[in-house]
This record gives sequence, C-alpha cells and structure tokens, in this order.
Amino acid sequence: MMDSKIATIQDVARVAGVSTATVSRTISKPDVVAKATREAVLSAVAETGYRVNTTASNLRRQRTGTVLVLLPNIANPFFSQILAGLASVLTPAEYSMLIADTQTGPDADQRLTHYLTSGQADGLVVLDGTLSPETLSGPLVPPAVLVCEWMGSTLPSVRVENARGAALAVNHLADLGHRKIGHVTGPPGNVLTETRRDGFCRALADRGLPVHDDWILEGDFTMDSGAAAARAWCHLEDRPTALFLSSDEMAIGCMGALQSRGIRVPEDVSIVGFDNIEIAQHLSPGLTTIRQPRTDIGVRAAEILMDMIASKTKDGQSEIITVHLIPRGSTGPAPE
Amino acid sequence: MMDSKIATIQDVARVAGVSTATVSRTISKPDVVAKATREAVLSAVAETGYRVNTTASNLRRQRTGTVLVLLPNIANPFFSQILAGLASVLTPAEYSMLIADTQTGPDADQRLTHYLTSGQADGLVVLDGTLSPETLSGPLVPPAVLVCEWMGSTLPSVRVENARGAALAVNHLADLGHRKIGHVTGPPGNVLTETRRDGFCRALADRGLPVHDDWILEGDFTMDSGAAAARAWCHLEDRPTALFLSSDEMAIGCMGALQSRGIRVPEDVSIVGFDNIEIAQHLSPGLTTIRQPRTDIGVRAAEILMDMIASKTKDGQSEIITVHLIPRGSTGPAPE
DNA sequence: CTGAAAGCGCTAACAT
DNA sequence: ATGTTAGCGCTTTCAG
Repeated sequence: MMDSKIATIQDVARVAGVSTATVSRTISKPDVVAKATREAVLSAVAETGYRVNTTASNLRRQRTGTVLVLLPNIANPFFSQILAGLASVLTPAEYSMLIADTQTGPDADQRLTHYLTSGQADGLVVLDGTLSPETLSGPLVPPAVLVCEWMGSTLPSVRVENARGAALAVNHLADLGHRKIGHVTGPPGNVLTETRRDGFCRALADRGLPVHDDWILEGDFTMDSGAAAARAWCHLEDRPTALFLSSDEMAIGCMGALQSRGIRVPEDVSIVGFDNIEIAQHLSPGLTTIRQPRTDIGVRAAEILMDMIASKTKDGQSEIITVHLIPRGSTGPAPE
Repeated sequence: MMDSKIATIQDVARVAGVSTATVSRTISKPDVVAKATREAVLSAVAETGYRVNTTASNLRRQRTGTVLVLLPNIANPFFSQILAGLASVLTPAEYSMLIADTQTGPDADQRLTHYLTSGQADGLVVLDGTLSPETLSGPLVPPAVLVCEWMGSTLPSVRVENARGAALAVNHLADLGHRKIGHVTGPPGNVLTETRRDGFCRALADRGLPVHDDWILEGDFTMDSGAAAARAWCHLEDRPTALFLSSDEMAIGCMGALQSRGIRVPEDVSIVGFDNIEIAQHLSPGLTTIRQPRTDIGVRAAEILMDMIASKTKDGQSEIITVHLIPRGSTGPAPE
C-alpha cells in the first residue's frame, strides 16, 4: 500500500502463504487450484495490488507478446481504421501492436529485415503491398498475414475484391450511359494498382466499351495526384465523361481541382472513387465510391493471425472481403 | 546458419572466445573493450546472426522499452500524423509505442488504470483531453507528457495556441467586414472546446463585435456534427455571415451540407476551420483554417518524454506550438 | 493439489 | 580490459 514499488509474485505468495507457483497457477489456470487457496491468493493479489510483469512472463514463456504491423505510412488515415480493427482483437488477446513504418526514413529495407529477424514479434501483419515477398520468407520470420493482394504469395491473407470493385464502378457508369470512361491508377508496382486497373479494363471489355490508353492516368493514391489527374484530364483532346479513381483520396483531389476550374460534377464529368472513407458522404456532391469495410479487414486479419500463433503454424486461412458500390451525387447520366 | 533457433549471447561468447559480459559490453558500450576483442565479437555476431533479446534485456534493466500513447480513438485520422511524429523520435531511441484507445470499448477507465499501474510502460503520452488529471497522479504512473491543454495540470505538456488560433480566425473574418460571426464548438468538457471558444469570445469582444449565444452551436469535432450545425444555421432567424468551426472535420461537414442546400461558400457564408488537415486545400473552395503542425507536436512530445525518462524525473519542460492562419477560398467579404 | 527448483537471456556490480 | 556471478520476475516441469 505504502510502497511505491510494484508488488511481485513473491510478495503475493508471502501474503497468501503459498508458493509462487501457486500464485502463477491461480492467475493463468484458476481451475487447477483448490477453491480455498484460490481465494486466498486472489485476496492477496488485491491487497498487494499485484500485476504480472509481462516482460518477465514473456521471457520465461519464450514469446514477445507483440504483433508487428508493417505499413507504408503511419500518417495515412486510410490505415487507421484497419489498425482499430486489429487492436480490437489483439488487445483482448494480450498482444500489443508494434507499428513500423516501412517507407518513412532511410534504409527502410534494412530496418525491416532487422525487425523481422530480431525475434521481436510473435506475428506479423503486412499492410504494405510494395514489400517484396522474399523479405517475408526465411525461418526466423514469424507467422504472417498479408492484408493486400500479392502476386504469387501463398501466405494467408485478407484481401478485398479489388477487381470486382473496379467492375462495379464501370458497370455503374456504363448503366448511366457513359461510354468514354477513364481511370486514374495507384502508383506503379503496387498490387492494388494492378488488380484494380485489370478489373477496370476487363469490365470495360465485358461491356463492349473501348479501352483507351490516354484515358488511363497514373496517380499514387494521394489527393495531390488526383488534382494532377484533373489537370491532365483538362488537357485531353477527347475527354472521358467519367473517371474511376483507384482511391477516394485521389477522387477528392480530382473533384476539388475540377470544381475549382468551373467544371461541374456530375454534369460535365462523373467521378467514382474507391474506399468509402468517411468524408466521401460529406462532400458536395457526395462521392460515389466502392466501400471496403476497413475495420472488418483488421479484425479478420488479427483473428487469422491469433489462430496461427495459437496453433504454432505459418499456414492459415485466407479470406476475401466483399465490396459494395455506394452511389452518391458525384455520378450522373452521361452528357448529351 | 543451419539452426532455425536464434543465437543467444552465449553462442556469440563461445564463438568469439570471450565471456558473455564482454559481448554485452561490445554491443552497448563498444569503447570500453579492446579493439581486438571488439572485432572478434563483432565478427562472431555477424557469423551467428545474433540479435539482442529485448525482452531479456528489458527484464534485466528493469524497464519496458515501451511508451504508452493514450488517444481517444485510433480511427481518427487527426492523430495519425502526431503518431508519425512520435514514432520518428521513439523508434531511433529504441522505444516502441503501445497505442491504447481510451474510448472504444467498455470500461475504458478501468482498462486505463490497469495500463497505467501495470508497469507496462516507461512513459506516457496523453492525447486525450477528456481524461481526468487524477488518473495520472499516483506513484506508479510513469513520466507523462500531455499533448493537449489541461486545466490546472502541472504536468509537462506540448500545447497549441488554441486561444490565439481562434483569435486569428475572428480577426481574419472581421477584417473581411464580417460583423455577425458564429462558432461551432467541440464536445462539452473537452479542453480544446473551452479554450477555443474562450479565445473566440474574447477576440469578438476585442473587436467590438457582438457575442450572440444563438450563434454558438455545439458540435463534437466530427463531420456529422458539422453537417448538423449547417442545418441549425439554416434555421436561425438572424444568421451569422461567417462561421468559425473548432475543427476542419466539422468545417468540411458543414460546408458540404451548406453546398448541398444551394448555399454558396463564401458568397453567402464564410467558413473557417481549425487544424489544416490535408484535405483542406483540396476542397472547392479551399478551406480557410488554422494550421497546427501535427508532426512537430509529436516530435516535441517524444523528445520531452525521452529527456524525462533519461533523467528519471516526472518533471519536464512544456512547450507551446505556434499556429498560423491559412487563408483560402472559403472566406470572403461579408455579404451586402 | 501444491511446493521446490531450474532457468528464459541478459546486464551490472564486483573482482581480477 | 575482461571474467565471474548474481539475479530481474516469472512459469513450468518434476516430485511429493
């Protein structure tokens, strides 16, 4: 009570008049100790204010109690909801999240390998689609779940129907009468970029619509690149009447830039994004987009990882998360 | 090489032909070992692929290597940049961030006390202005830095010029000729809410402008509450010609809702936000706002905390971060 | 059902 | 400058 030092298991054992082993058992498997002893121990715990020292427990149990989350950029709000989903599963399971930014700062690759091989984590959640899959092989790397598409990787993953999402966007626009549909991609080399673009092109073909290379503009998921795409669109001779952008952030940047130039959305051009970030519904007009349930994504990834850790395997299930079209005011009938 | 088990300090000692103590020294204070031994040890480290086991090191050194970050809601993108700033200092200092959501889930208060008293962290960064200061007193609570205003607390803090920011907004609007200026606040009880509202009222008084209770609307920092404020504004008999909202998110929600109703910004009403979140410049019109350098905030908080931990004190410096007005298209001359 | 004892891997006195 | 030694606080056989 008076002491400012935290109580140890020894203190509890002394107060309860039992051995430290019994205290430990009472806490981790209460049912194997006799009722009377258990009560004595629990009241000693309460009296001393004892809390297990996680560090010591982890050392003894040869685990770290940590899950490493690899993401490209902490400051990107896109990930925060996935993190919330992860946390909602990890925290109750007594794991803490160690968040590592894979892009910020120099020698990212080296830091990464350091993390992976340093035995700092019992498991891995990878949110960065640009990482090379080889990085994640090797005997010292803990069980990992990918939260992104990844060509040729057999690791368990939680993925989103990216191609189908793109097709939903195209079909929605085609249903509105658009025949000239453009696309703004993510950064080259990113798997999301590829799968969404492929889905886009295939859907166009399925609808018998032209795939026009000039109408496929390169972006990088940021608002700035969306604004740049808007400028590029203005300079096109033959302009598409609708644009599908590979992220809401780009769509917002694009829509803002268009509106600033007096181009009306959706009267002059229809806009579809991807993600359904919160702000999409608060813009004017509201942004038509493809909804990804980001919290669910985090939850499922964490659940799969917990299963893998519990069963001491590097293999786990994979899961595809369904996407939906959310129609709003930024899309309308094709002009003319 | 062949073994899938990670090497320990013993393995390195054996390979290098020295004691474990020497290996430990070579790694933590290289200058106290002889050059020859150091080289032998380092090559043994390379050969074995040794990495220090942080858990064991922490246990022995009676520290946790962890800084606990308390925030109201992980999913709120507002905090992600502060986190990035924190991480940029903490990671090189060999501390990892444990992020705890203080609002999500039940018994938040209890979980919090649990965290604080469980000795899980060497330091604390508090981003949640609604926490009760008493929670952070007590002998078992580690050194803490507050990143928010907090009445009557003497803990070290990194704060923003909230009152001055509000005054900047008011003066900007008054300079544009507005005499009827309204305000949308944050949630009641929040310190940001209070200080910004007070700054707002004082600035109005300083300019000889009326403080009209009907023109002070309650929000909660979310876009939804901004949209609600827009609806409330529409129902006012005597409408202010300008609104200062206590967060960009509210300003965005408000502006979107106004525009959807055909009300023009800034011709019919001028809008000023607070934060300068990234999207502010991509809206149409761009959002006039008060810039808070969020990454810097995180950096300074982490630096102060590292100092406190290093010098084993619970007292540290405090710092006020300067804010700036960023004028954009959402503000214009008063109508008439 | 409970206790004794042996470490997990590391660091920091203390010796030499 | 280096080695010896004693734990940090906990969990887990292994006996009883």
